Amino acid sequence: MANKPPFTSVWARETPPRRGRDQPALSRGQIVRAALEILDAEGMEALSMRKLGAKLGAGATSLYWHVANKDELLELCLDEVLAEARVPGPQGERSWRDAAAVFAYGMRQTMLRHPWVAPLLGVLPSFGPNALAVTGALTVAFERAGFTGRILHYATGAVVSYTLGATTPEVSWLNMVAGSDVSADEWLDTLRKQVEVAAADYPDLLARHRAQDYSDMGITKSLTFDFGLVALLDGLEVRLRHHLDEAGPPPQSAQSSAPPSSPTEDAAAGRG
Amino acid sequence: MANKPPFTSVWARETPPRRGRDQPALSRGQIVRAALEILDAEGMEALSMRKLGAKLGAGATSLYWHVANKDELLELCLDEVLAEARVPGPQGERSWRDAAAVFAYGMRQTMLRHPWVAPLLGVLPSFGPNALAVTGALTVAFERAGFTGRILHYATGAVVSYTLGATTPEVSWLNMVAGSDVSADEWLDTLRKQVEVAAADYPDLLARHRAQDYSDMGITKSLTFDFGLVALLDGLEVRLRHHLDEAGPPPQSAQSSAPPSSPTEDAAAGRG
DNA sequence: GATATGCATCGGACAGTGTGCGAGTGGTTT
DNA sequence: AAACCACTCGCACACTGTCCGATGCATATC
Repeated sequence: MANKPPFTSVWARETPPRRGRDQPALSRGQIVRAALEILDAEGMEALSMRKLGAKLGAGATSLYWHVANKDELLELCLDEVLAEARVPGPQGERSWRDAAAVFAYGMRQTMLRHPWVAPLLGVLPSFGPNALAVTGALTVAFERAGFTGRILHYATGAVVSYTLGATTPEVSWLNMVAGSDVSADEWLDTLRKQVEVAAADYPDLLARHRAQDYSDMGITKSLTFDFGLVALLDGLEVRLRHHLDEAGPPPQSAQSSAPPSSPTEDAAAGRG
Repeated sequence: MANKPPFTSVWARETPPRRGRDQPALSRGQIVRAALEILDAEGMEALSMRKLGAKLGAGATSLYWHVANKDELLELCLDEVLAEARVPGPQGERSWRDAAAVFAYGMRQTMLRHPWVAPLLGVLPSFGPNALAVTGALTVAFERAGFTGRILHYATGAVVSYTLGATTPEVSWLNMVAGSDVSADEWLDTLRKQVEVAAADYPDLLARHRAQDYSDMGITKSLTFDFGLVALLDGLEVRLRHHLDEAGPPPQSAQSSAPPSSPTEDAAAGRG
């Protein structure tokens, strides 16, 4: 309390507008909203607590009153953005295939619109209300169609997995393009050259790579996504019928002679 | 603000010729190997350049002579660990379904054994020699089976997407358990309670959640993975037959009335 | 009115991080 | 001998997430 360095008058210091008691300057929702703005505008690595605090006209550490840590904040942001993927209307009448398509395309759209969610989805735990609602809608539709018990979760899980796995790399690609300041075409060019070098030892790979049509990446990606989704749904439909008939042995496993180990053996991997 | 112009992947640069004395103290391979040890033993966030340098008895910044930056190092590590997923034997005789299973289970095993790769796969560009070899084997088998042109890439892409999307959350789960110091069961308990709270407003969700059997997570996950994979392969098989017959219109899209937008519209999402 | 209690905010500090820069080292070539 | 080179390293910079203790302010209590 010795000396407040240079003299600053009390009056010179503008006092921040303190609001009433029941309405503190910062709120969790406000913080999340501001964080979303930064994330959408500048991407994941642009979000720092200090920056977020500054955007809200608050100190960086003030945020920690409303949010435990940065990870928790990201969890909140993730679920918040998942609200977009929710479908409001009556979904009871939809076929399970339509429901799956709604889910898959909705998720994909959301991820494309908010590229920063891709690395988070599947890595952060997703138990927020919106996440539950989205997957819940899918599950309800599948259940109504006749999927029950384990099969129900298997089937929905497969759709979720495919959607995630198909969209994540796509989004990463867009992220890179957006992150640099060169056009997508230039990017593609350098990419082709890179593969050319990397695949120099695999002539057949190289040939296929050269033959591939890399133009119109966006459309290609969309078609790829749709193709895989329909294929998966077709496969699920077969299984649904088998399941409804309640007869016949469960269809054989995917492993015949292939895998290096049993599918049930590796439950306990991890690090020491 | 990471990558300005065209983020050249490691694989694009050919290694400069060595001119000096036979072996310098540090080598790229040695660095990658040491990094892998840290990653496998302590996970992703335990890897810092200083720590890695110390492990090699070298200064932190010495590494930057052999490796452009940390991202490039991770790219190298990723591809290095993908060598495990390569199948050495003759793969020409395998059916395409077997090849797909080999790929999917091999990938899954690798990811489970090295949990840190999960967040990287699909986010980092994968053009390393091992990545190319692994997906190449899959592509070759599919091509031999009759998949050609676009369909070939669609089909392999679907398998890759599913494998990635299904395994990533599973690995994340294991990561969390391993990262904390509570047992998997305790974790599961607190998780259930969280869902209980989060899903309080959705009685049917809650009921399903209560009914679900969460024990033996590892086995459940394995069965889920297998189920989805087989379903997807079944769907692909249908498409392969259609494609071989060369007749009939391409099967209809997954979208009937559902999706919020056309599948080809959203190619240019991103940030400004 | 004076005082105590609580929520909310803030500045400073700590232990890290990745990495640019310039100096230094020892062997190879001219 | 001098120049060159591949290579290593210490320092420093800007920046990160987050803990801690001090401060203000609004209300409940005396």
